Amino acid sequence: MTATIRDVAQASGVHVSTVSRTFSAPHLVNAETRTRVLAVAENLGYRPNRAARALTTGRTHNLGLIVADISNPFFPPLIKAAQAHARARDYHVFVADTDEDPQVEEELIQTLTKQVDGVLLCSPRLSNRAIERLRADVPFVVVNRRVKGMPTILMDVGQGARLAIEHLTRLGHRRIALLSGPGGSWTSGEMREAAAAMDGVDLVILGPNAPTEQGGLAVAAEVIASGATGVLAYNDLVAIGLIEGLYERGVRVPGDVSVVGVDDIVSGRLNRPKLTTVAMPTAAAGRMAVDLLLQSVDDGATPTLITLETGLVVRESTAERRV
Amino acid sequence: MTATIRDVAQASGVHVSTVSRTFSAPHLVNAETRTRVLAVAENLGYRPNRAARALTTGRTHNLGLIVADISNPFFPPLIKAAQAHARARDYHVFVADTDEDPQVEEELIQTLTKQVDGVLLCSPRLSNRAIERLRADVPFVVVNRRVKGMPTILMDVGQGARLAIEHLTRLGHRRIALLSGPGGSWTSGEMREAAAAMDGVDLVILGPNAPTEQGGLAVAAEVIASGATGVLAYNDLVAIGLIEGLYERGVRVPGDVSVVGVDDIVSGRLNRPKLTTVAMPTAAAGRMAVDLLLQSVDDGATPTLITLETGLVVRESTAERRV
DNA sequence: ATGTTTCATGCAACCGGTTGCAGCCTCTGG
DNA sequence: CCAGAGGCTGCAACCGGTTGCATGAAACAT
Repeated sequence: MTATIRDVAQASGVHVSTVSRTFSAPHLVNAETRTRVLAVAENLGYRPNRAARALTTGRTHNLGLIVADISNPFFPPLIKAAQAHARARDYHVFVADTDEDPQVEEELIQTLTKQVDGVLLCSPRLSNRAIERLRADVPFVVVNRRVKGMPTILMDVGQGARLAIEHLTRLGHRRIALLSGPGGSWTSGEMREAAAAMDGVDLVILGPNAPTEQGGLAVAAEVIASGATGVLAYNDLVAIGLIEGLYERGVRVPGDVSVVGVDDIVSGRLNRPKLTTVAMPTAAAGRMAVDLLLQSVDDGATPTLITLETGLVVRESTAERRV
Repeated sequence: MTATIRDVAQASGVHVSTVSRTFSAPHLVNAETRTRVLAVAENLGYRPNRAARALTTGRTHNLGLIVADISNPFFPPLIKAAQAHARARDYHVFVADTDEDPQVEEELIQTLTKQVDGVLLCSPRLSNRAIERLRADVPFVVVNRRVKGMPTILMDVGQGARLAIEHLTRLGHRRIALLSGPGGSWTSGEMREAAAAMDGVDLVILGPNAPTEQGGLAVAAEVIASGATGVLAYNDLVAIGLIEGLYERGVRVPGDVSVVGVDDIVSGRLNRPKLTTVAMPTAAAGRMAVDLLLQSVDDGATPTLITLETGLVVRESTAERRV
């Protein structure tokens, strides 16, 4: 079939180990020999078989990336960045979608362990206990979830929430609704905590809500009833759904009510009004997660915690409170 | 580290080959022995190493999925479906993004070949010649591009374009603008061809345009100048950008101009007005592509061509021509 | 001239499985 | 009672690389 290391060895009149070293430890082989071997290899179209190499080195040069839902617009930028960054370090990445199912997630990790050097868990649905158990099999990095003693990348939504609420109060809004997310969501808890700690805000918490457009649509009536003039939604999808729901009920955004989302997904930029939102550093998170993972693969588990700043992107869905 | 086949063999008092057969050819081993071995394996937490297995069987049970841009909302549903379908068949999938760069695409395929049983090429930027050359190394399935003699999944955008234009003419529009895509795009060509073949249409072709919101924004003035009252855009992003551009110039959609997109991305559903669009069967394409690939891996290259129907989703961006 | 490094290469075992072949045992039929 | 068949298991080679160790030659120091 395709050329192997022995073919190259035979064709260039050296032992296989020399060919091997030509690729994996070039400084150990004479310059002349090396160029000859390389020429022959090139000629034969030889490429080292990474899977075979993994067998002895213990390094597959593959990473696993597990997300809850590839279709959720929050993830693609992260996947893209992680994948590109990994490739630059000569790693390939398996991407898998768990359909939000912890069972699937666990099985996936188990079958993946032998094929990867590490796994990136993004917004995992797995229990902390399960994660603790699996970490014996393969190094992890967890994104957007706090698991103690484990390398973690967090996006500081608490800070983002503060930014958003400051922005709203600066525009004159005092009664502010926080649309929380699904029950167990870590980000939702962070947002609530940050919001509750702020002075001069008349906070009303509505939810839990489904983290989707539907969730936003469904809560519109409640928002109106609450008398809030400023809203911070769990994410952009909820914000967009809410705006739609308010619109249907004759409430204008940002004329009557100001709405801030979270995530900065593409749809928010395309929507009308363009969404003011807390931008999550998803691409940066993807890159850092890869770095952290590779580092923890090399040096053993380093329970580093990296927190990334979020930023507020002011667009058109927020305005001064009407007097 | 983790248990190997030899650990299991030793612990259960049989030869490694028996353990091997317990997993890969259970009917060859005595029922009693089998249950014992399985129990020991379970107990030791043994899982076969797929990479090692691949070495002798020649089957990695991995697939490669290469797309131009993960962030393009057209792809995630396809990736998600392909990945889920592959997993159901006990295959894992590498996902890689080429950043629209043919060079990257080629290198990617080359390093991937040894690690996968086949590669899914979605909207490849590679030249036909390059694809022909690489097919010797690994089986391919190509999605949304015509490469002769190669297994292919096509989404019938020509038919979709016809549907869209019929819809527009039925609404009374006669002068219709087609916003074409990037120069070399196969889909763009199909759309143009289909549109040109239709009777009773006063067709004006504008473009090429960048396949993005910007592309749509930039062509808005031209659309107005053309006098068209119906528009078929290269894709949803272009359609959304166009609507924005028209809006800025005081032209209302669908009041003054009707706009149809292509792809049915999520943003189109969230946008206002909700986009009328040609729905691409991306998830189905992902699944079929995997099936076709696995089949061509098993039976050798079968140059099948599968064409999937598209459908028109009528929402709010199209209306009767104003008299 | 001799002893010591240094450099380059070969040898062979090993990574974790798979598989063709052979041998043993038991069962069956004549 | 024996030959043949079939079922199960062990042996050992092999997949495509890597790597510690040994060897030999050349370069250097004394």
